[in-house]
Formats: sequence, C-alpha cells, structure tokens
Amino acid sequence: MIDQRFNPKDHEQRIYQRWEEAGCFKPSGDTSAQAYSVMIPPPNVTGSLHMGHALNHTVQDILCRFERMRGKNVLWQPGMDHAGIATQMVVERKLAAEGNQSRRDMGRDAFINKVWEWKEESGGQILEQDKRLGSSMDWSRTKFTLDDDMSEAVTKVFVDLYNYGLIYRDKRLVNWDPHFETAISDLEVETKEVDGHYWHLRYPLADGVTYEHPAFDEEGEPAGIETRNYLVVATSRPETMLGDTCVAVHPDDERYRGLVGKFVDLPIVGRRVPIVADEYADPEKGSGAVKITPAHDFNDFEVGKRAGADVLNILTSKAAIVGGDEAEAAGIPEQYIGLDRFEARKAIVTAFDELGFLQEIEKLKIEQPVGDRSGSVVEPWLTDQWYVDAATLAQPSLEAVQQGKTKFVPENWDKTYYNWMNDIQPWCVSRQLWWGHRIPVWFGPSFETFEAFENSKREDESFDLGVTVNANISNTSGVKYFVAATSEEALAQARSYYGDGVSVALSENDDPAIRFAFNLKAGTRSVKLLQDADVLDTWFSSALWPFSTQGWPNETDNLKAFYPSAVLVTAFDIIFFWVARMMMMGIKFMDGEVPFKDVYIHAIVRDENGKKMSKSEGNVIDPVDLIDGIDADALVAKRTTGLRQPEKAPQVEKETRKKYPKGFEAYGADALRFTLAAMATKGRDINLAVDRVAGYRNFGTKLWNATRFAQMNEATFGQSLNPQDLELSVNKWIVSELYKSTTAIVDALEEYRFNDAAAAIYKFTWDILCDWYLELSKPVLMGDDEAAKAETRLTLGWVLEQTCAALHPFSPFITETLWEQTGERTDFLMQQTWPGLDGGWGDEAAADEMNWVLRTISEIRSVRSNVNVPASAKVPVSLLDANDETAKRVEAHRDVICRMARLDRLALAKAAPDGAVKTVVDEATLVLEVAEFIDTSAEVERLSKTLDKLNKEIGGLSGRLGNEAFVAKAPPEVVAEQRIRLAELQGTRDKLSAAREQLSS
RNA sequence: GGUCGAUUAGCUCAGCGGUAGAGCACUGCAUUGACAUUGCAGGGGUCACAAGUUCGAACCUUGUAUCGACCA
Repeated sequence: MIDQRFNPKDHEQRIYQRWEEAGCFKPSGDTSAQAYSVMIPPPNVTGSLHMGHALNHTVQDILCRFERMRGKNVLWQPGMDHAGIATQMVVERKLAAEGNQSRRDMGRDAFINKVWEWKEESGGQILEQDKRLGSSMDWSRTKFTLDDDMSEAVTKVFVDLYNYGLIYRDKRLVNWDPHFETAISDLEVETKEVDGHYWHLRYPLADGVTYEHPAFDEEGEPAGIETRNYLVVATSRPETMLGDTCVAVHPDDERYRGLVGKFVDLPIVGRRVPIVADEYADPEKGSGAVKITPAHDFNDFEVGKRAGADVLNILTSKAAIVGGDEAEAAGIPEQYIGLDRFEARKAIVTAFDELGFLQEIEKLKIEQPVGDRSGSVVEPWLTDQWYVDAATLAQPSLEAVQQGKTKFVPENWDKTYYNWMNDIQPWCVSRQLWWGHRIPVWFGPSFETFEAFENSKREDESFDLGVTVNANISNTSGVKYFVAATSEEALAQARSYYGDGVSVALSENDDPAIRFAFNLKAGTRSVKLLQDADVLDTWFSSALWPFSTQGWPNETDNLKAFYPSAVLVTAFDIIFFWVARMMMMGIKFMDGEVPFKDVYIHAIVRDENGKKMSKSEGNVIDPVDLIDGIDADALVAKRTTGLRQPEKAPQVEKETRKKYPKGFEAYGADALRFTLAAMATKGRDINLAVDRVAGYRNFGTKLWNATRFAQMNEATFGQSLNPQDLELSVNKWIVSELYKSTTAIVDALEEYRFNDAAAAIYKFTWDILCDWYLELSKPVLMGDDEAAKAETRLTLGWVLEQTCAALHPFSPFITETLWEQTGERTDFLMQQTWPGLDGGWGDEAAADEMNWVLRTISEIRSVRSNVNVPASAKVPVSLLDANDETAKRVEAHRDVICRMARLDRLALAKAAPDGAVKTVVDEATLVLEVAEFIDTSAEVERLSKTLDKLNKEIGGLSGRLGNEAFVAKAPPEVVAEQRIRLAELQGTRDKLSAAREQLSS
C-alpha cells in the first residue's frame, strides 16, 4: 500500500536520479523513428532559475516527454550561454568585492582565467535547478557557447560571412556604453522616460547679423516683434555644444529664413559654425532651431553629413570630456577637460548663465537611452566596429516564414517578426570586452600604408611605427584585415599579401599596436600582425545554436537527425535578439534549411497583480521555493534584499506577509509544472497566483488517493486490457472516456494548447474518474459477483495506469512514483507508450447508458438539495412513463443509483403518490416520495422557477425556428438540432407543469 | 508618432459565429473506510461602449474609451 500522502521531497530527487542513471533522457537512437528535437534557449551561465525559465522549460519538457511516449527519437538539447557582458560584470564585481586587482590591472589572460574559475565554481546553477523541475534534457550533451567546438563554429561563420561580404568593418556612430566601455547593439539599448530639462541657449549671431523674431510677454502672449542678434537652441544635453558644428533650422520656417547661410559664434569654444536648412529641424519643437553635434547624436550625424559639417569628438570612452588633440580641435577650454559628462553639463549651463546666454530652463520628460545591462546612459560614439549585413541575411529569413517553412504559434507574432526584419539595421557584432569569442581578425598595415611610410622615411635607416587599432581610437584607416580561422592562416594570408621581401609575425601579447618596420641598411622589412582585441556579441554565437550544438561544421549524424529542430520555445522578448538571428544564420549555413519548424511563443510570467517579477521590486516568486516551500520570514528576507529602492523594504515586507502569511507550502515540482501548463494559454501574460499551485497540488493528491482506493480494493496493475472483452457498461464507459480524453490531449498538444491539454487530463481524472467511476465501481467491488469484480479490478488498475501515463508529461514525479509503487516494474512510466496510440476505442451504447445513470443521479441529488431533504435521509423514488430501455437501465443500475443518490428504493410505477416531488429525465418522470420533508409552497416555487427558465429558452428557440430566414439559411444540422432540443424542453416543461398543477390543487 | 494586443463571474483567466465556461473566492448541506489537500448542491455575467455585416455576434468589420507591450 502506498503512503497516505505523496510527499514530493521523498520522491522527486530520488526518481530524477533513477531516470538519469537509466539513461531515460537520451535519444532512443532509433533512426527508423521520427526524430524530434528541441534546443533549449541557453540560459546565461550567470542565471538562476526564474519563473520564466520554469514555464519555458516545463513547456519543452511536456513536449519532449509526450513525444518520447509517442515513440519518437527525442533530443532535448541542454546548454548555457557565456553571456559576455553579464558574466564579465558578475566576475568584475566579485573581484572588486574581494579586494582584487581590477580587470585592466590584472590583464586579459589572467582575468579570463578568473572568469573560467568562477564558471566552474558557481556558473550554471540553473541547470541543477532544472533537475528539480524535472527537465528531461540529455545532460551528457550539455553545451557551453564558449566550448572549443562551439568556438570553432563561431569562427568559421565569421570568416565565411566576411568572405561572402556579409561582415564588414565600418566607421559609424554606435551605441556606446560608457560603463562597460563597449559598443552595444541597438537591441541592447532601452529607452527610458525620465524627468529632464530642455535648456534654451542663446547662440550669438556672427558678423553683426540681426533678424526679426516674434516676441512674447511674461505671460507668454504674443507681443509684437523684436530684433534679435542671437539664435535660441533648445537641448537636453547642453554639454554636447562643445562639439557643435552647425545649427539647423527648417527650410520653411519663416522666422529663420534669412539666417540660413549665416553663422553663429559658438560660445565657450569660440567656433564659427554655419546655420543650415534641414528638414530635421522641427519648427514646432523648442525654438525651432536645433544645435547639431554630429559626433554624439544619430540624427545630428545625418544632418551634419548632409550639411558637410565637421565631426568633432568631445567624449572619451568613459564619457568624460576629451583632452589632447581632440580638445584642441574642438577648442575646448582647459577647465572642462576630463570632466564627467554630467559635471560638464552643469559647468556649461553655468557658463551660459554667466554669459547671459541662458534663456530658459524647461522641465519635461525626456527619452533617455540606457544600456540594458549597465543601466548607464548610452552615448552615440563614432568608432570602427564589425557589422553584419543583417538586411541581406534577413531576406531569406523573411521569406521562410512567409512561405510557412517556419510557423509562429500564436501566428500573430509573425507580424512582429516581419516588422523587425523589414526594417533591420546593420548588426554591430564587436564588443570591447574580454569574455567571449575573440574576433578572428588580424590587423596589419595595408600595403599602401606600408609603402607610403617607407617612402616618406627613406632617409631613416630604420623606422618603427605603431598604429593602434583599439576601437577606442577611431582611426583604423590604412589597415589591412586578415580574417582567418587561426593565426597560422592569418600569417599565411599576410605573407602572400606582403610578398617575399617582408617577414611577418604575430605581435606580442597585450601590445595594442600594429607594428611594421623596415631597415634600409639590412634590407629587411617586417610586419607584426595584431589580433583584434575585441570579442563578438554573445548573440552571434547563440544564433548558431541549432547547428553548432550538433557538431557543425562537421557533417555529424546528430546534425542529420536533429536539424532542423521541431520547435523553438521562447518568450516574445527575444524574437529579435535570438529567433530572427537563428533564422538568418541557420538558413545561410544549413543550405537554406530553417532551424526550426515551429516557434512557440509563450507568455511572460508576472506576479498575480500583473507586474513583472523583479528582484529589484521585491515581488519575485522563485520556482524552487514553490517546490520546496519557504516560510514567511525567509521569503521576506529574500524579497527585501537587492531592492532598487531599499527604503521600500517595509512596504515589501508588509505586502508579502499579508499575501503569504505562512510563506509557501512545499507544493512540489508537479504542482508547479501543472499550474504553468494550465496557464500557458496563447495570451501575452501569465499572472501567477500561488492559490492555483495549491489547487493543482491537491489534484495530485486526488490521483494519489484514487490509487490508494484502487489498492485497497485489490485493483490489478501491470495487466493488459482489451476493451473488446469488457462486459460491464461502467467499465466500457470509463475506457471510452479515457480515450476521448487522451485524444483531446493529443490534439491540444499538437497545437501547443497546453492549457486545454492540462484541462482535459484534470477533468478526466477528477470529474470523471474520481467523482464518478470510482463511486460507480464501489457496488461492484464490494459485491459478490466475482466475474464483475475481477473485470472491474482489472479496469480500475489499467485506467489508473493509463491516466498516470497521460498525466506524466505534465506531472512526471507523482505519476512515476505511482507507477513504481503499484507493481513489480522493470521499466519506467516515462518509457511507456502513450495511451490510445493505436487508435482509441469507444462504445456509444455504453456511453449513452452511463450518461443516463449520471443524469439520473445528478437530477435526484439536485432536487433533494433544492427541497432540503436531509443528506442522511434515504428516500424512495419511482419512475413514471419509463420506456423499455429505461426500465432495463433501472434494473442494471438500481444499486448504484440508490447508493449514490441515497435512495432506499427505485421502482417503476404507474402513478405518483401524494406529496411527491417530481422531476424529469428524458421521457420519464422521477418521483421522489419525500412528503414528510417538503413544504408544498416552496416546492411550487421551485418548480415555477425551473419552468420560467424553461419557458424563456423555449421562447427563444421557437422564435428562432419560426423565423423563415433562419430555417432557410442556417445549416440544416443546426436547425435539426434546435428542433430536437425544443421538443425535449417542451416535453420536460409539460411534465413539470403538470406536476405543479397537481401540487397546487 | 508607428505596430501589436487587451477589456468576459468578486479575483485570475479560457472560449473567438449556433444553449456563456474553469480555477480560486462565496453560500447551504455532508464527517467512521480513497481523499477535508474532501464530497454533494447552489448563487453570481446587458461578454467595455456604439454602429454595421449575418437567419444568428462575446466571437467578424468599423469607430470610441480605457489599459498594456514593443518599435521610433
């Protein structure tokens, strides 16, 4: 006999270990079977399991377990992402906290070693947590995006794309994160609305020019015209004026028409800059004149280009004001050099104020771009970076979705994908970080550069020139790129490029410069190649995940079997980051074949109020806490650490204690998984309510207890059952119902309707199996018809096993435990065949018969309750007007009806005794002889209420059927159906109304 | 500003042309033997609003309002 309760802690980890040891997670390797593969979205190595992962992984695990049971050769590929910025940040913080040298002091190699050490010690805890969830990934194949074989794939893709002309180096404004001192892609920039200011600055006109401008009085009312010798520009970033190289006004703006072509004398720096006409200037916004800083604003860059204006850089990589040559070029006074941008802002505003050039400070909301990892304000900055020609790669990826080669589920996400793909910008893939795939490019001087220097330095006997190519310095012109998988290949390319007279070698570690030299006397020329210091965007390697994990570029069996994958499961927030890029790379490198056939986009898990779960908001529900339980104090402690606003801790505590006064119980992984599946609808958000987890834990308990009941009644487990051999209607019926439910689950899962699948197994288990079948079987199991008993024991055991099988993908632990503990098992439930795979089985006659039994019992119970017959009272019931079939059914099921409806007698009769309560089931009238309990007037009232409802519905139906247009135009089956229903309702109405007549007389 | 989406029972959400559903919460009744992590019965909804299409609209179309997400 199984325990009284299922205690998840006693079984989950034990069962998981058994599965893993038995190799249950590995692909069957049966190549005759259909392959089914799912690649996990590799979580960050720094990550820990949050609710989003839990949903994501539950969905994948349900699919994988289901398809395994359907006999497919299933691979669920695990792995992790090295997560460049995130990881580097974590390790840098840790080093700082431990009082270590900074990354730059330590040097590149030493730092990377530290990161690897950290990774081995603390990275990847999410994968361990995944085991708690029951994820059936094949751990023996776990990949890490920085593994050697993965890096090989990354390098090859980079080199090939370069050779196809799809990767190029370009000098453009890039989003620069001054905190990490790296470029980031457009996608890594978030726009935040913050309180800011518009400073209205006066730029004096040069050469004594004046113009007429509408004037306003102190209330802002128009007050004629005034003569101005200055132009007002409004800016949220006054410090950038140091780099202004023109001022733009709209060509149609009457106010400034006469000023186009004139100049302003830029205060502080004393530069004379032109006033140009450009449609970018919005007459409605601010003063209508806009200062243009081409080096520090994307729009200004374009305006500057159109106007032929200079580009003056004024910021360092840390977003401080530049010094040196650049300061000189921009005319930046000494006192500003080295100031942080926000300090510089104050200083510039003060300076304008002192000069009398600060006209107004306007408070308003401004849109501020911030780095998604650092949270610091991103600066557009002019640098040389590597770009992927995304637009070219996007085209076939767009077409693949349009042609249905890859389908989005729900399908409306394809619009999001199209919008992005149609407007895709070059993808900046180089990052000025250390943790990542080193870009496989070596720099040397271009041949022309070399010769030009050589010629200009002829008189020197020897010459040694360094050209730094660090991206921080924005000049790499005159550089030749050797793009190669290995340094040997790069050297070979260089030797062939420079010719025999030049000796080529690699530069020493950490030398930040390309070096080349010649020596006339000795007749030697030499070049030292410098490998690009940068690494690739993390998403570059994730984009290759579907094939790089399977051994590409080698043509492996895995690649053949498991590419393309069946489905990619993810949330919508990484459609751009990841899905789109996998499509591009997959199609490009896998002969046009898409990386996955379906993309299932699931919702984002929020807290029960619909807020995004966030550690900094203190509203996180940790999946493992729902599995293992957590007391209120520990939960509060967890939620009040790491708050964005620590002063909110008392409020967070109050809310947490109010909502979860006892913390969370240990609901177990099954309950959590089932909840997530039940809530995985095709909507956008899931608001996770802990109550529901409790409810689905109860569901597990229900099944557990049903099994205990079966054991107590000597149900037989581990036997096969042929539905054709069944004799009893009740057994035929439950098997039919089982197959109906498993079919519904299959249909739902094939369409990714996880909520419908979960609802189907829930309803079958609880409402049909437990509430009805178990009760219906009791008279048989406790009776003395040995044949019927044996058949019912067999059916009961078998149906429970099949139920466990159908529930297994959702709730693997409790079902596997039940399987293990109800028989001598030589294998696992997770290896069993899905119920009804060879086609279901149904028995309509048995279903009709049992449905009549169910209706009859329900009807009697309902009447009893309505007229307040005490639950303990056993009442006699007779049936009037029963036809032959009903009479037979009464004979067959009298015992069970009496038991379940609490009757002391059920008999056919010709007339009703006085004071009886009547109700109708089909053609027959049920007469409850409960005169002693009822109050006639209450009963008349009850009947009247029922009759009102009936009449209303009958009215609606007959009205519809009386409508010629309906009869003529609606589908015949609908008309027929409604006619039948009308007839039924009328029959019932007539009988009940007769019953009422009788009572009232 | 553009795009996508939401508005259904007290709450969280399904349903998306043919009798308004689930879970939780609520009400009444039930307590020896599967299960109180329970059973039985029940109350509760002009499906945001307006117009249109249709024999028929929660569902399709258009508009309005409110809320949200993403992209500028």
